[in-house]
Order: sequence, then C-alpha cells, then structure tokens
Amino acid sequence: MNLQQLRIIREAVRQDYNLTDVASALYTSQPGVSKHIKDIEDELGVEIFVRRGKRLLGLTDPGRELVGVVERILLDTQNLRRIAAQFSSKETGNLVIATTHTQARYVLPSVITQFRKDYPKVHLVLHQGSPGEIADMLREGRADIGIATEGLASQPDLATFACYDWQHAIIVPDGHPLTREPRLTLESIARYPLVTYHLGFTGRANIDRRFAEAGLQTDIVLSAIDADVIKAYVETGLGVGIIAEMAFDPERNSGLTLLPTHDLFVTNTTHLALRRGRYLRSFAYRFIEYFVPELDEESIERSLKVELEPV
Amino acid sequence: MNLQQLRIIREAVRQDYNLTDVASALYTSQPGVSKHIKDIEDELGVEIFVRRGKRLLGLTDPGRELVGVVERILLDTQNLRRIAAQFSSKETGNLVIATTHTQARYVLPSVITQFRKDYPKVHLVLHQGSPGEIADMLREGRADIGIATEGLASQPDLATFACYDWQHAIIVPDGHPLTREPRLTLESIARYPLVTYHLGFTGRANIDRRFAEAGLQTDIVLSAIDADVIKAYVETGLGVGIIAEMAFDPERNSGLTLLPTHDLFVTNTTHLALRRGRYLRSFAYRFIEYFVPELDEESIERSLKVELEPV
DNA sequence: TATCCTTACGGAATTCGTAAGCATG
DNA sequence: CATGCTTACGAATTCCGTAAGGATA
Repeated sequence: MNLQQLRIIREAVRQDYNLTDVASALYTSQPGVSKHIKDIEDELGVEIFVRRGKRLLGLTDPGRELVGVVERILLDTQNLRRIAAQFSSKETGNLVIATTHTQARYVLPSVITQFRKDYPKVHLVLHQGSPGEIADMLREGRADIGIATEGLASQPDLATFACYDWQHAIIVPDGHPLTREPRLTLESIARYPLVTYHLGFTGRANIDRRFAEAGLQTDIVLSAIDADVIKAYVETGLGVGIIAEMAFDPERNSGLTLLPTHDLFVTNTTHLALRRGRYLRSFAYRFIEYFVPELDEESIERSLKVELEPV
Repeated sequence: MNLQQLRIIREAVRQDYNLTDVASALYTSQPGVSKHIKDIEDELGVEIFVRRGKRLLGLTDPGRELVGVVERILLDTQNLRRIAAQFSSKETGNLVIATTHTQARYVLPSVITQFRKDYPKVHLVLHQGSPGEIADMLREGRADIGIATEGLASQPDLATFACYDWQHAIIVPDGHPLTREPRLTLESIARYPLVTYHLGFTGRANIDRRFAEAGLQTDIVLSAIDADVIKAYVETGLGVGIIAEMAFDPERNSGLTLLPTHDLFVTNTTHLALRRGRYLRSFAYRFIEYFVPELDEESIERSLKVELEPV
C-alpha cells in the first residue's frame, strides 16, 4: 500500500471512474493507474470498484467504506504539509523578548530594526520587566529570550550568555561644578546627592559595591528603574546621575553633560538567558545572532551541552 | 512523503528516538531509517526531531504536532486493511483481547465459549497484562479490546465503557475465627494479616481507600496479581484474603470459606476499552455484545461520537 | 470504429543494504 | 572503545511510460 495508490482511488471517484482521466489528472500514465488499482485490490483482498467487463462503473460495498478512510488519510497528508508549512515558513511566528528598560530603550532598537527588516512577518513582543520577572517569564515559557544585566546568572534551569560589557557613566546638568574637575574620582562624585538605578537594575549593585569598597557614604536621593527618569531629575538639578553609558545620546540629551568615568566603576556585563530544553524557532537564533554575532545557533547548542555536565 | 517514512517517525517515538532500534523494529537497515527521516524533514521543511550532535533526543514543536497526525494516518492504513478483511471474509480473522488475570480466568471463559461456538474461524488471542500494558496494547494497535477494572479510564485516545459491577469478598481457611463473627467489620478484618491484589490491579486502590477512610492500619503481608496466588497463600494460613467475588468458586476452592462483605467495600466497575479511531471487525462487536448485552455496535458508535465532541 | 482498460516490457527512479567514517558518552 | 548517526555506493526493487492488444458501446 502506498499513497499514490490511495490518490488514484480518490481520483477515480472524482473522475467518475474513468481511469484515463485519472491518469491525466495525476500526471501519470493510464496503464500505471490500472496497475496500481489492481495491486491495492490484490493486497487488500477485495474489489474496490464495480466493473462491467473492463470498464469501471462505481464503488463496491467495501469500496465505499474504504474510500472514506482513504479520503481522511490523504487529507491528513495535506495536514502534515500544512502543519510543517506553518512552522517552516520560518518567517512567521512569535518571538517574545523579555528584557529591562535599559536594553529595550537603548540597546535593542538597532537589533530589532534589522530583525524586523529580515523577518517582517514575525510578531515581535518586547516584554519589559525586572530581572526577576524576566527569569520567571523564561522559566514559565512566556518568553523565548531574556536579556538583562543582573539577576539572570546562576539559575539551574536557565542558560546564560555574556553579550557585551559596558560601564556606568556620570551625567550632570551643563555647567555643573563636576564638569570642571580634571579627572573624576569616586570621592568627588560622592560629595553630591546621587540619582541612579533601583537596586537590582542595570548594575546598581556594582555601583554600591564600588563606593562601599572605597569607604564612601553616598546619598542616593532618588532611584529609578530607567535612565529616562534619572535624566529628568538630573536636569532639574536634583543631583548627579549615574546611568549606563549606552543610555546617553549627546544629541538628544541637550542640557546634560556626560562625564567619562575612566574605569571608576566596575565593568558590567549584559547577559542573555534561555530556558534550558526549550525549542527555539530558527528566527530566534537569528535574533540572538544579530544581537551578539558570536552567538550562533551552533555555539549556543554547544554551550548548553557543556554547561549541562556536572561541575 | 510515503508511508514508510511515517512508520519510521512513529517508531522513532516509540523506540525512544534510537534509530538503531527503529530499524530493527521495522526490519530494515539503520542508514535507511536515517535517510528517510532526513528526506521527510527536507520535504516538509521542518526538523521533526531535536538533535544533540548526531543523536536524536526528542520531538521539536512541529514534530509534536506532526506525530499526532502521523499516528492517525497509520491507524487509518490499518483500518483499510481491517475493513477489507471484514468484507473478504466476515467470519475469519484475529481478535485480540487484552485483559487482566481476573477477567481472563473468572469472567471471560463463558463469553469466549459462546463466541468460539459462533465464530469458530476467528483466531482468538487472550493477552494478559497489567492495566497499563493493556492500555499500551490498545494504543499501539496490538489489541482490539481491553478489559480491566482499573487504569483504563480517562485516557484521551481510549474510549471506555462500564461493563458490570462487583464487590470484593473475604476468603479464609475453613474454621477461621472470622467465620464465627456474626457480621464482618473492617475492624475485625484489619486485625489479621491480609493477602490481596497488587496496587493497580483488580480494585486494590479501592480496598486501600476504604481502610484508610476508616482510619485502620492494615498489614498486607503479600500482594499478588491474581486471585489464584492469593487463595494459595490463604490456604497456607498466611492471612485473610481479599479477592474479587467472582474469583471464588465454592466447588473448586475446597478448604476455603467465602465470607459475605455486605457493602463493606466500595463497588468496583469493570470497564471495556477501545482505541478511538480504530476500525473493528463485526465479530469484535459481537464479542462485546456477548460480554455486555447492552453494548451493541450502534450504541458504541454513538458513544464514541458523543464523547469526541468538545465539552 | 472510437473509447477504455489490460498486459507486456524496458528504462527510470526509488529504495534498500553493506561498508566505512565520524561523533559522542 | 562501544554506541549511534551519517555518508557513499552498488544492488535490488519498485515505479513509470510506451507499445500493443482486447473488450465494449
């Protein structure tokens, strides 16, 4: 039994039992059609078609029963193709990125622009949350990819990959006394009230640690989740801002001056996280590659494997 | 796409993604299996299996979707053969009953006797197994009808039908102290070591539940799959036996006394299970009718249809 | 006589199995 | 180093198309 035989049976019914027409409808030879019918009738041990002499006239009783199942089988083979097409039209589907404001606002736009150009039919969802929420979304399968600087490492069911390094930077209103200091120090910064990220966001822990190591007391007058809020308050003169360097765009942030920190702060590393064992669509790997060119599908697979081994 | 490729996909799932085992199960060569998988994946344009390196680990998302349809197609090809067999010889063929010892030994003999008289040319296979094995046999198409008291309900691809109700009964050696109690209680039974069915067999769960509800600790000194073993040990004085009431034949079990339980235990219901979507020969329906007269072909079809509708 | 199916046969294509190679645990 | 998959290639089988022949309206 093979699918071509079933196609021929179905087509014979549709073509009113004219095997010549069946052959042309299926782009094959008429003797081949005859043989296929004979073969499957022999295999099943029943006559499917009523014959008068050599001509086919209709279906026998078993033929009627069989044709229903034959139709369903052929429909199902179509369904297989449809299901596959749905997945293999690699350019359609959903991709959920869970990330923090900093990444979403200052890092990902260029990646997303490129991705959208190449995969215009992928429905891209950018979900913003705290690192904890990002990890939860990954774990619960509500996100495909998590991106954050903190809170993603050392989770057994997540695999993390370093993406890029960055430093914090100081922003002050134009003309602020700090702009006149030849070389910034932690001490000079700590003299002013500070405005920076919430604890748990965008390297805040590293900021605190650095000041603590230097034995300096800081006055964090306001902490926010995102650099936009921080910048707004720095503009009002509330204090000196500490933000991620990539969150400063000199063209847009007129009224503010970025002061280079020359390794005053710890280098931060932004990580990408994946749920172990979760199947990712190919365009998800493409997205990651756009973001971190070294992270191609193969190297990710390799890392997942290595990290699975007992330590 | 061809049927052999689909068989290989199904078998790969069943053989836990070991292509070497798939090849031997399908009596073909392993490289052929590999190639078939590669070919259909290429044709459909999706990866069906998750791989680590060269090894197959499981199904991808599209794979999971596809396998369901693949199973249905292969089931239908079986159905074609069965339908044909039905017409080519109405009274000959195979009928495989998968059931437990209790049913095979104490319930089915009369049914089978009658069936064999009416369909002498049907090759009847009585396959004995645990409820789990019975369900597997039905699901894999190795059995036509499953009969068991436990473990057959609530399986989405199986349809179950209540057949008859029964109760557990107590057996003790003749002259046992319990024979002198005017009316048995759970408490008096629990005072003795007990011999009864394995967990998962012949209503054992209901026995445990009843004692637990009564707050009674039991001492199950031996559990067995079948009543014959239980009776043998009760005869030796090992303990008090709890068996299905139909497993006691006063004429044969000399030396043992059956004690009426008067609703001490939960009423058990023995079920019959069929694989949804599997075509049954007419004599299979006849067998079911002999067993449960109310279950005729029409009422079974009706139930199958109704239960398939969304709830 | 035209239509329609079957049989026969040679070539094409597919499938299969063996052997060898490579990766992995 | 055993297990498990892939690649390669020749052999076997199946499938297909052409040609010829027979039956029926």
